[in-house]
Amino acid sequence: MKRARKAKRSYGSWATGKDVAEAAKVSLITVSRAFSMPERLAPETLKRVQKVAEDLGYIPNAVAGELSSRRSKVVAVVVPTLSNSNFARTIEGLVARLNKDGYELLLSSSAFSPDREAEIVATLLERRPDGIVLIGNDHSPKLEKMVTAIGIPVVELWALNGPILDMAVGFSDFDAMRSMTCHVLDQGRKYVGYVDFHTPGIRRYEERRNGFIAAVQANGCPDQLIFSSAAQKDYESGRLGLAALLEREPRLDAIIGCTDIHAAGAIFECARRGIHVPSVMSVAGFGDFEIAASIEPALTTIRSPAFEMGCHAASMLMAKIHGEDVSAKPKDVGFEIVLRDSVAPHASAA
Amino acid sequence: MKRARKAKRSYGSWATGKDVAEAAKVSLITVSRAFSMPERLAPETLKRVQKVAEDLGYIPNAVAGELSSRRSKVVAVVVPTLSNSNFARTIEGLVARLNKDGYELLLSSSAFSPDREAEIVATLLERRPDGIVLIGNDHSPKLEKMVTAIGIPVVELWALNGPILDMAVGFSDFDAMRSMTCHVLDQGRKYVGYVDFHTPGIRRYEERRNGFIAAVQANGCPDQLIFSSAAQKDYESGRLGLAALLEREPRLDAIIGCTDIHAAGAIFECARRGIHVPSVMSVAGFGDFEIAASIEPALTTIRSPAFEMGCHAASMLMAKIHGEDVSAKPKDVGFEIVLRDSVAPHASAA
DNA sequence: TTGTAAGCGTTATCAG
DNA sequence: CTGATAACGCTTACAA
Repeated sequence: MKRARKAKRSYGSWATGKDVAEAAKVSLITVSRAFSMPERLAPETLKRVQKVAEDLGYIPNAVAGELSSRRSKVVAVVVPTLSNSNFARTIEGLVARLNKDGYELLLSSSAFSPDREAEIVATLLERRPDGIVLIGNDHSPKLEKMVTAIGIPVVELWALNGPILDMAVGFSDFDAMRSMTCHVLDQGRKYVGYVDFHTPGIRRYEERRNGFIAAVQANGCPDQLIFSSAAQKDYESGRLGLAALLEREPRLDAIIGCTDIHAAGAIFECARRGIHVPSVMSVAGFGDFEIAASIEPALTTIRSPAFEMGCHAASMLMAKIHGEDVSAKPKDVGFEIVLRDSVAPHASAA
Repeated sequence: MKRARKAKRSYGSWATGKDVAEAAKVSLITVSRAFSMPERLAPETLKRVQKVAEDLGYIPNAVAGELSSRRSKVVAVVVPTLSNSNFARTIEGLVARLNKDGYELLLSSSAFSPDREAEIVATLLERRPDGIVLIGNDHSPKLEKMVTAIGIPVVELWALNGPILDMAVGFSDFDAMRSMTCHVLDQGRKYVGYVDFHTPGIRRYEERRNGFIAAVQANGCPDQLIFSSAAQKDYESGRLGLAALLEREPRLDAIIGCTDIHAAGAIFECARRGIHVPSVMSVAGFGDFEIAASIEPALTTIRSPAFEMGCHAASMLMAKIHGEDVSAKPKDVGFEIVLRDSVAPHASAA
């Protein structure tokens, strides 16, 4: 068990392909092939190289490989935040699918700032990723110019409507929220409030709000019962929303959150005030976060396949990277209304 | 605005430093310096190079830079899951601090499997990260051998007790849970249950459980009221825990979750059963997740500085990478009991 | 302040 | 099936 290592100025000491080649009495390229196309080596040669590599603790240097082959097997991902279990699930889907093909994930978060997002992408591009994954389609012009000029494959997630840079996977936030609102109205609710997202101007949240507005307008209900707070804490936002809307319209009999977290906050506030959910106040959410199934009462919400979205995105990237034709049409993964206990007819109507 | 680009077989078309050098009538190394040590160029030269680089849309190739300099400015991170807001926060702390120094983050998740973790690290090492961040200190021997052989800086997070590979940041889960349990007992609770984590054998959860046991034993209370379910859904686990423990010990008057999510699940189940919290049943959590402050009643819990842990980890890595001496002693970031409404004396005692 | 030359550790290409 | 050689695009080391 000899160790042939070089001491360099950097941390660590790595055996190189050359070290392995010498010890195994083959050429450098044979070592390379032992790792990239083992089936094309004579079984004995392969075995010998593998043995030597193992003994030397050889770990191929992918950096050199990238430079030489111009394929990095890395995908860059920028999310607005990691503290959103939907994005977290989506990233796990991405990782799972990408790892299967030997791809890795370079991650950063933008705190919902398009400018920061563009900066981050610019930096990540220095590492020559084979593809890029972004959330939503609210990007700075700088970013759009950059990625289109370079022609790198890009997938936008949670973004079906609006302009697409390259590829997209998502569902219609508008349709989903309109459906949900209609469901609430169908239960006989008349004064339906809406708790909006804290950061204005994000298309998918505007879609949701517009879906809500479209539904209440079509039913001749008031369309002004919309609350939004600058508080970044979503539960808190839900609590405040319920309080504020109730003050504005005492007859409020339902409230819809732009996410489950906002809805859960509203339920908590109802519990504190002794307002019964769902008979007096119906509450609906969006996202089917883990809490939705467990909160008391269980939350009626919209489910969208977050994990699968990540998988899809990865597949589309893989396809495009491998030169396949990928449909320019955004992939609609759909949504589903999950009926639970937080939305119901009025107690009197029951 | 000329564009000197090369069309290669790969996606995209990138200008190289050589392109810039020629267009700016300087040598290649001057272009390199314009980006790495701009202050050491004549202002005019610098300006000229920058202008040309801008015009050509030049984005330096960090891959080539890494190979040449043997510094990747990349840190590899492996987490058990991203769907834990504490880890998510920690990663955000990491990203924030690392980005400040121009470092990027290569991320993967292990699904709580030490073997998978080792595999992932092996793969990530091919990209020659300058450092590694792991969660906890439950690793496979293979992983330990690998990183110690290579001598790469490693930080373990959420891990204060137990063997340390290199550096560690955390707090004492044992002390924290013992303190919390004592607090509950101090309120006059006698039959205190505990909802354990779904994956057995993870040291920090064992520490927590042992802290709980130590406290109840010291108080002469039953130490067998521990529930654990294989359900990966933590809220659900909390619900089931309350139900099961109540069946086992009808006098159960308090329940502690190994995380806030488990505790919240227990609160939801109490709500469903009409058991008043906190007067009849006191509930405590661990982690101060976002829900803790908002749930009704607000949850008494342990707060640990998750974001700061990420920052600390990054700082330690930076220090070690830059050759500074880093204390071998794990960094204790401490914890704090957050008193809210879910723990109180019995109604009769109040 | 700027430049020249020599790698870094792989893979692509072309030969045998 | 195996090999020699030339990139890949940058940085280090040493000169001028």
